[in-house]
Amino acid sequence: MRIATWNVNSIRQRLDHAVRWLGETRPDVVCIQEIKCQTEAFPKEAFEALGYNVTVHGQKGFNGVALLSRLPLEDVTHGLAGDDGDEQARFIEAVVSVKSGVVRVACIYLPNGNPPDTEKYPYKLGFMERLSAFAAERLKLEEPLVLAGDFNVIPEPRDAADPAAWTGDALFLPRTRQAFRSLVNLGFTDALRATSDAGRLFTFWDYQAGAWQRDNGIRIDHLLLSPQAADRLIATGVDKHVRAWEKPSDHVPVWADFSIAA
DNA sequence: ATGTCAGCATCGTGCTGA
Repeated sequence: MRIATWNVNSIRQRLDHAVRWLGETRPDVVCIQEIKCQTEAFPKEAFEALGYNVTVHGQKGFNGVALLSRLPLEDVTHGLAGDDGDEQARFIEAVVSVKSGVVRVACIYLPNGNPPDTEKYPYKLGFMERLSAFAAERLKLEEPLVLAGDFNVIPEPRDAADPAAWTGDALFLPRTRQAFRSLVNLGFTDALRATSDAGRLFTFWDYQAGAWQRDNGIRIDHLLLSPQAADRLIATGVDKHVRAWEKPSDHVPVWADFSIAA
């Protein structure tokens, strides 16, 4: 079973890329972030035609997430618990049934948090706290669980081509990285780091200043695995070639393969 | 430090968010 995550930066602008990429890699479950449209405007049929079940949590203009799965999506929840006043569409949780039991997946678009001296940064930290509370509860189930998405967190200096350039940025502030470590330390495995010692393992390159051409990237799209998922992890990959397609997203797909039979 | 992109309100272009 392959589980992937991709921040597409507008699904309507990226539909051709999404269809092309799905045809190439045939993932079983896909977490999509930044669809930038309302639920009704999501091109659901294009994915259903490729054999996917689809659930969408959209909003007008910004944010928005979707979850695709070849197997039926069960127990779908839109929105992260812990703040009834949170209007931003950034979270979907669902379960798929497999031969060995279930696999639980959460699709996450964590807030960017910049600039840090505004209300945006406490919102980010609050979201991370709510995510940790959610994760701690779900770990008690002792299921294969994958938290996948755009975390907007650069975990360590080696996750940036030029870490000094990110000093003071909400993606790299010590407080941000501490909150990310607290989440991981609940018992999660960072799938990419568990399977690769490669340097320059980036998932995002800014549109500006020739960041892609200079390989001035960062690693902010992650798959965090519960122990039961980590024990079945076989391999991971970053579909970097997608960033070279015409009119690309600034993020590329990241995936993990598991020895779990559908 | 920097050379961008997308959606929106509104119909040419500035604002927001990333």
